[in-house]
Amino acid sequence: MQKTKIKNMEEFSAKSGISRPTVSKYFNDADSVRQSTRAKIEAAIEKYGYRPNIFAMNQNRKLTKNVGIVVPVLADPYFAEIARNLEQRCMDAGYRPTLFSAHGDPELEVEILENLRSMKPAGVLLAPLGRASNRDALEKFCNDFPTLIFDSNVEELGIAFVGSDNFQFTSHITDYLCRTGEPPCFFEMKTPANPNAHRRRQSYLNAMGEFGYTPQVFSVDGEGWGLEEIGRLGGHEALKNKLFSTNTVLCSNDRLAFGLLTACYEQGVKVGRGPDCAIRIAGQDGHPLSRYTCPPLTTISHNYDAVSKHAADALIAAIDGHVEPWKSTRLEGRLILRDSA
Amino acid sequence: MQKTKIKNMEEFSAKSGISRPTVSKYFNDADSVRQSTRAKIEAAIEKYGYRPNIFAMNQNRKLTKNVGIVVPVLADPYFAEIARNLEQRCMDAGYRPTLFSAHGDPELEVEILENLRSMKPAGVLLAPLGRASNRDALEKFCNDFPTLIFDSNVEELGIAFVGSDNFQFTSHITDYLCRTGEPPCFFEMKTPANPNAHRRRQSYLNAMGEFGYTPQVFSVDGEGWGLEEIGRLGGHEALKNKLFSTNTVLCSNDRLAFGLLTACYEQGVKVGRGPDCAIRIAGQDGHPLSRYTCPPLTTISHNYDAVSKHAADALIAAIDGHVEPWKSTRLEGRLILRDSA
DNA sequence: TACAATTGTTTACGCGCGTAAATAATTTGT
DNA sequence: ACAAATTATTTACGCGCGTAAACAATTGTA
Repeated sequence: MQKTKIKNMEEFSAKSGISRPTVSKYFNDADSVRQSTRAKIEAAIEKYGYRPNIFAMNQNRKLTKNVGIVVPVLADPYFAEIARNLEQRCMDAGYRPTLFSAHGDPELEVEILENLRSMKPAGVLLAPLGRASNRDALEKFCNDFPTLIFDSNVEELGIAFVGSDNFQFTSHITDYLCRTGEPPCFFEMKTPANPNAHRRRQSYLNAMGEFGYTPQVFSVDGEGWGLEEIGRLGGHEALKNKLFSTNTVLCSNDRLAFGLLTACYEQGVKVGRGPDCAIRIAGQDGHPLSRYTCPPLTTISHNYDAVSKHAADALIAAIDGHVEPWKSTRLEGRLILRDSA
Repeated sequence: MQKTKIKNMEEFSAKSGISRPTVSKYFNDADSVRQSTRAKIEAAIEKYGYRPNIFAMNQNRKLTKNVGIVVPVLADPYFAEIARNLEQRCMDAGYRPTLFSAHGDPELEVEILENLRSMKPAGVLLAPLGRASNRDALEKFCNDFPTLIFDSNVEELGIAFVGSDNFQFTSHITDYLCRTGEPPCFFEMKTPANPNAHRRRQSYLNAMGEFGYTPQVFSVDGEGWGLEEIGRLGGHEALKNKLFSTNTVLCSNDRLAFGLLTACYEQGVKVGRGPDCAIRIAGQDGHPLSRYTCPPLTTISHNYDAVSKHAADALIAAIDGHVEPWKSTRLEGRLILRDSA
């Protein structure tokens, strides 16, 4: 790479010996030019380190290579992990992903979508806030850009939905808990932000019904995304007043379980499946830190890899013009047995 | 807001009754036009919902309003939290922050900087990977764009450094531990990715020397950013072979402490400061989840708010042309006493 | 009222690239 | 070796906005 800086495509085309329109074509799709000219261009790129002005490109192309990735809360390692995965896949497919987090704020979610509009994205991977989302804003956005919804579904918005099979999650882990000890009660938020919680509760009720057990749902107060604290406070109340009807608690998600584990610790309640333990606790999600709680948390894990692969593939297919009717894909989770249950 | 869509500034200036150059001036700096014309423009914006094409703006302006925020690992809630904070402050100051994570990969870090170049950022807030960073690439980038380094310093690169005072962190918590029980040994990674770890070790050695105690540094193997697992494995080895010389362990950071806590649990070693406890464990960082370990982790917390405020303010000042000599600002942490030590 | 200072308008050009159309060169198949 | 098919070049215009210069209108002040 030489020091002579090339400032535009005109100059570059002169240096490379290829006409500017052809160079332009190359940068839009490297396979659209003959192999021999492609080689010349790439040699020149290597030599001069030229990269086209991205603003000029995006201004004039009807469609950019931008892809937006929007998650509700990036501080939640679950979303951080899936975002990382999606980001990688978009880059591998030749797109420019940009990551956004609504940080739990519905207004910020709307603002993010507004900003995304001005980026003329080729497509968007969107995990909505859920209950708090501005439905109208989401729908309008989905009508204007190819948008794949993941994690939590909002009716039939966008080109498709990809997420986990919450029914399978909960019925599977409920089944496990029933077979290995007392049937579980269900620990959840009264007003969860994420609509998956409702599916999980329903699935718990179904499963308990099938097995012929009486369900108990324990719904704790609290708003927002501070799930650990909500779980801890709710746990304290339940433990202090002995409100759990069984010695086994299935939490709606891992972060609530983290809080409940802390409450148990603070009340001196021993958690686990040993004979000296007073309570079994299980979570759901396969949170990156669930391995490191004390005791390590039994949970059912999202298939991060498969979810992100399906999501990215579906979006890219749609961008490439493969129109398909709206579809919901829900992937099964994998039970992870650890000491907590 | 009417349905008639305005497609460019020309049309908008006609509708608003203000000439295009003045409108352009307004969008560059709303205070640069007379109050009465500003009101007219803003009324028209409200009425027609017009927003200038961001690509055309960025192409022609020498400096954009883009600000890059780069962190080494977004999956670490510490960085997620500080990134959220920085993002908010940039938006409040009228900039367009874009978040990037190197995901622990030095090559990706370089690639992020390359992409940032093409965004012509007004400034960048960069938390480097540390030891693994490509120093040359960082330096070149810092020479081309106003870059503020945060979290971990790399010599005297960029316009300034803002981070935490690791010496104060470790000496403060070491002091606390010495005053309340046996003096601590120090639990760390042999080859830490983040250079702050070296400061913390040194500060531990200094503090122990001052107090007249014999230090013991326990350095565990492991590479990369899977700190919990590294801490857990190292913890198992130390506990199994009784390698800790005292009943008090100060960890180089909270995530290592998480792993060590898990190892203790798995070996049946009771952690805490009660009379029945075998070991005291403390961390450093004030990780968002440190409140929810079992037992809750005693730690010394970054002043997230102050660090992000200093960092954002310094960068924006530099963007506004307030040149100052390179400066390092290190903010003190706050001791958080919990049950683990 | 008059004059200077401020702010807005008109006109015109440039930024770097996408893209269309007509033409020329190269490759492919036979 | 020659026509057909493919690919590249030339030429030219447009995208939406920044910005400079000369000029006109509006303010503020004494």
